Amino acid sequence: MTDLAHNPASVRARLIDVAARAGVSVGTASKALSGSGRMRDETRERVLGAAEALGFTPNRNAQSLHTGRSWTIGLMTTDGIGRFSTPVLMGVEDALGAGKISVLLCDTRGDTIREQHRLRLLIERRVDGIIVTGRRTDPRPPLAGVGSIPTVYAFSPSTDPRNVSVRSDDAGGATLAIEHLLGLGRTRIAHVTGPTHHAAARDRAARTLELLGRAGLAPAGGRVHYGDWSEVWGRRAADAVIRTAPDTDAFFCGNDHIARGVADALRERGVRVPEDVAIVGYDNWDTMALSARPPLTTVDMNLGEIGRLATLQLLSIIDADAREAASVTVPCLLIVRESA
Amino acid sequence: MTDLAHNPASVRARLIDVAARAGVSVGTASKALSGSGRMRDETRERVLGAAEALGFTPNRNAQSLHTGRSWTIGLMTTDGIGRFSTPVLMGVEDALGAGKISVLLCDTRGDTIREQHRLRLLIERRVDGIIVTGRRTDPRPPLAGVGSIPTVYAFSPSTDPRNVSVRSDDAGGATLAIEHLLGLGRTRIAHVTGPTHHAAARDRAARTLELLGRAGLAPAGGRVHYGDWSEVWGRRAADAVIRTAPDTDAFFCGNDHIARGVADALRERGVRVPEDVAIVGYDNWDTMALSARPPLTTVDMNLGEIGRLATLQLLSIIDADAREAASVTVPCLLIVRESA
DNA sequence: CCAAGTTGAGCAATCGTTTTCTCGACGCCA
DNA sequence: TGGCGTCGAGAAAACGATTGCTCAACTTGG
Repeated sequence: MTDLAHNPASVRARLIDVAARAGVSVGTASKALSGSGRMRDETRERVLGAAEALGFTPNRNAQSLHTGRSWTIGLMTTDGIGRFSTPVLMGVEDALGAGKISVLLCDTRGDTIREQHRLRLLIERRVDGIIVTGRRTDPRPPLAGVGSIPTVYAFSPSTDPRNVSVRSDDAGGATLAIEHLLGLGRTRIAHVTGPTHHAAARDRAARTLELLGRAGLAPAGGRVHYGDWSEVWGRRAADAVIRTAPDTDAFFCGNDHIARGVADALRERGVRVPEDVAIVGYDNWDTMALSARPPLTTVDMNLGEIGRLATLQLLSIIDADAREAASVTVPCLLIVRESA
Repeated sequence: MTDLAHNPASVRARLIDVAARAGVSVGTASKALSGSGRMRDETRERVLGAAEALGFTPNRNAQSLHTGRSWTIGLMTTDGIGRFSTPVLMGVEDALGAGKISVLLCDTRGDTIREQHRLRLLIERRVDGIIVTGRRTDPRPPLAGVGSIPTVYAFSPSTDPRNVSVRSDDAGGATLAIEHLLGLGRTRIAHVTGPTHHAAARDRAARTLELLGRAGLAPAGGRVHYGDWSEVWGRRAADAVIRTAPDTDAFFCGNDHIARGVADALRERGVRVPEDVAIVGYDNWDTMALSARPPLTTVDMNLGEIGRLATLQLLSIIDADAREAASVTVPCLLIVRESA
């Protein structure tokens, strides 16, 4: 208290101060600032001037208390802020743009206890809505206890179909990759990807096999090569495939790590990319895709768009203008560089 | 309103409801829940029970309005959520732990207009404090218009020495690297790093030269090799250095990208790492450091600790228990793997 | 010139908690 | 038995804004 007196900014001007300076009542001041209510232009300008002069910033807490809207949304990320949640988060920020809505960040570290705790905090703050995201495309159980708070799942969809989820189109991504390779005239295509217990790996593999089958082809090496998402696996798998199926002319990889490993292994064996063998990666993760030799042609999941769309859906649910609020799938983009 | 009646959770129980159910006054209910005030145990338990039964969650907006504390801090990141701000952010979350403080995220995209807009939002929400971070160690001008809101700069320090900044110890990081290499008996050490207009590059280079000089040595190649932070540069620089100074026996690289490029170039020339030439990277960025061949010995800036410390400093300033609030420098860690 | 509108601005209730008083009841000791 | 201290609980005033209502002062029209 004592300190505040010395410190002009911490004893922020209140509406009542603005009103006093403008010589009007609080009510009038409020109406002048919000643009509602009728009054003489001269009066309105007097209030605006006073607010300006005092550096008035409305107290959103007070406002929220009265209006019931907090102009805040919660963003729950289930396991850290990582390679996937970051672009989603940026998309969210983008969609919120220059508006008055802010984002409360909650990182649960994949811990359910923590998730519940954070959720409670969000509820106490009376957030207008919640966006849930994670680093896997595998569906996750819905957030327990959100009650009637509008919630949208981004990237990591909810297992409950009644929830609104914004997904990445894994099948579509595989389609882009395979059709690109087929279009290049490649017919002996290997698919090297992550572990089977990842939906992303399974979904992309399924579509890959489907498309190859439809074209009368079988995958190089006779099957999908499941492993982990690492470069090491990419190198190992490439060696194995080339050994067992030397006529392989393309690799579709489950992510850019793997693709880079494949590229390295091929180069070291003297195989030319893309002349002899083409490579398509997945994720379009700059760090990997651009410094690979050659730079990778890869599938971009358009994560920013996922975040953006999730936000728009959420906003429309909040405004009860829920006509548009339904689960959607965001198409991928094929980024063509030098490897295919 | 009409809708709320159907929807139990959206018409959240208020303190007055709890009080009614427990047969006490609001004041008493408040005291019971907060643990303050004296009352019979029986009364307190009755209130607690009622709160439990109604699923009462206090409205923090109302609370904040009255107490003046919002239990919220703002996190301004100046250019996207990236490789550096993410770990810092996680450190912040860590320090906040299971407490009642939440983080409002503001990404300014390096745009001053946007920064001002976000800052205004934070002020309107009456945040208790602000943490500013960015992706460069170069000092940045202080956040304009924070007034008396406690502010701490993390990783990207403020140009104003009166502000509290938590920095990474670039000189210390270089010291760890060089002393490690010297300890390994290496004497012809090259330093390949980023552009001169990055303070990080300059600071580490300066210390490197200083330590080498003190040991009576000159850098391999006769000078510091400034370039960019990329693998491509690492490869090019390694080639050039080996050509002009074939007796080079170690590389200290400005980041792990460069180090990885160096490792690749050396391997392809048949130079053995670490037997013939040792490599130390910087950043300990898993993706790069672990999949390099061999895995990189590298300097870890301990970014999480920077975030954690910044948060603790901020909290102590907020509590006006500012005895500890002063700029600090967080030491780096040397992570020894196989490359040196 | 008077009644009926219109306009501009103030009053006061309200949002959900916290916190300071106030006050009755009870126990204890002289 | 009377006075005093303690204890437990309620009443009510904040906190800072919004908004429906009231009402005085003008306009306007008959």
